Amino acid sequence: MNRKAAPKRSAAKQRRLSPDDRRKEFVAKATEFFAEEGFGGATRDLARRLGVTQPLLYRYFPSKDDLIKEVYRTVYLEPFDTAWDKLLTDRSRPLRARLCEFYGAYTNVIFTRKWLRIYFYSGLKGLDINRWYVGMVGEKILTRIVRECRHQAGLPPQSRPSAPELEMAWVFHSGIFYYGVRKYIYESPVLEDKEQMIGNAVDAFLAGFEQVFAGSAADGAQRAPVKVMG
Amino acid sequence: MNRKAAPKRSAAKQRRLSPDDRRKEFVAKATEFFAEEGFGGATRDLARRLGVTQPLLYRYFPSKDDLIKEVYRTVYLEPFDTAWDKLLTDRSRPLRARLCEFYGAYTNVIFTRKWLRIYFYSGLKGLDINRWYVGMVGEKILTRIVRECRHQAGLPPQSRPSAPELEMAWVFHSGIFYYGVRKYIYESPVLEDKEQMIGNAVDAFLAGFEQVFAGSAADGAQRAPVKVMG
DNA sequence: ATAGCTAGTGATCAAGCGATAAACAACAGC
DNA sequence: GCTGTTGTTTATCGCTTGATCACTAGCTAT
Repeated sequence: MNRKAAPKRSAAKQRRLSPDDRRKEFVAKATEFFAEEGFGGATRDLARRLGVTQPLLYRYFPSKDDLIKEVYRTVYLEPFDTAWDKLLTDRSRPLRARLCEFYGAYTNVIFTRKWLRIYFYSGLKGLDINRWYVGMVGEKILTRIVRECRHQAGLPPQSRPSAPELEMAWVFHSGIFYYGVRKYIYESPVLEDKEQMIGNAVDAFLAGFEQVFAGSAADGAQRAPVKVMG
Repeated sequence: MNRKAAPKRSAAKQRRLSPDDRRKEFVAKATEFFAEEGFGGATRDLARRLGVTQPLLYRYFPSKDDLIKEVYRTVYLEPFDTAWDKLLTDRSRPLRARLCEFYGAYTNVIFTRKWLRIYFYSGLKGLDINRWYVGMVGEKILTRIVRECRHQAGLPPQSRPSAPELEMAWVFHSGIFYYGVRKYIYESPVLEDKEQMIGNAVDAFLAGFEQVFAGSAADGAQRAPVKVMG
């Protein structure tokens, strides 16, 4: 029953891919297609891009919406089998290095035109999967980052970060995230050196976190009274 | 024959607005409509929402695209007659206060569901007006912020900020911006106190800027060698 | 080869789209 | 009142959309 990689025959006009490969090819190209055109893109245009006729899509997917759902699934779930958790919580390494490495790896995955555009299209649609993703970032990533920051700042451990702490992590995270948006969606010029951008953002975040939540102000001249309570 | 609800001169059913008011009403409601539905929204649905018939739209706008262009214009240009320039560069006040006040005012304008959604829809379309806006933020806002930061840090003045400086300002700005995205597009829970979020972001930015570009590290334990050159 | 299954195609449908033109209704000036 | 002008609707056109169905072409097992 293994039929994959069998379609030798004519080099120019080979058709009849294995059903599974065909399906994967459809989803992959549909992802690129919808990333560019938005989900309003026509199935006929997608089919043309695939080199097949439009009704064929309906042999593999019951409806356009079902195809779109599979696109979501691959885009959102595919990249997350990595071991980022352990990376962030490995206290044998300096926190700054951990954050830099984590965001280097994280942005390597999501900083693509395809990913970012699908992300925003689905976000504007108010889709559940987008909400799920945002929630996951907060719980799986930012909550841990705050915990590590508190540890480094010598603050007592908490089961959950306070709202202002989490918000500060969000602002930090979003600042980095938006670098990709500017580069791949707005196609606006950005600092070429991504690692430097991350390094500086991490420095600012760590310095700011300590200053705001641990009160280790060096100057004290210009700061306003810290408003920490949540 | 049957036309809905007897359009005689009943008091409740006044029509015939002044042409100019009609037009403005159309653009205003179209903005809300397209903000929700995206620019793929049907003109018939928009007309229904306006309480008029669809062909009437074409008396006021030559085409759907022309209507959309007017929507862009009002959304992008309307809010910018304020005196934010002077606010940012008024060196008689502490920089922290200026930044907090500026971002308070700025976010008061753009942190609406309507504005943010139109912004992203046009951004995904790759529209010129969106590029123009991003460029304006960089030149009119962030360039000045960097200049003020350099001044406060005791660094010599420059005609234009370096790429890393500008990038750091972008990351800062984007972090604040994304607070609105999370709140009004993702409708995700955020820190209720916007002013506090801004204050903390400003603190982190100012501390980070000095640390990275002026080298005023207080601890020196965990920092990596600063990579400043652009 | 050939029978049988299935990937793939051509033709087509019903609904919805943006847009147009002609008929109608409201108002202004006389 | 009447009449010309203009805002508004009814009816409709041409096109595109997602989806379906009958049919053809290609592969596998016998």
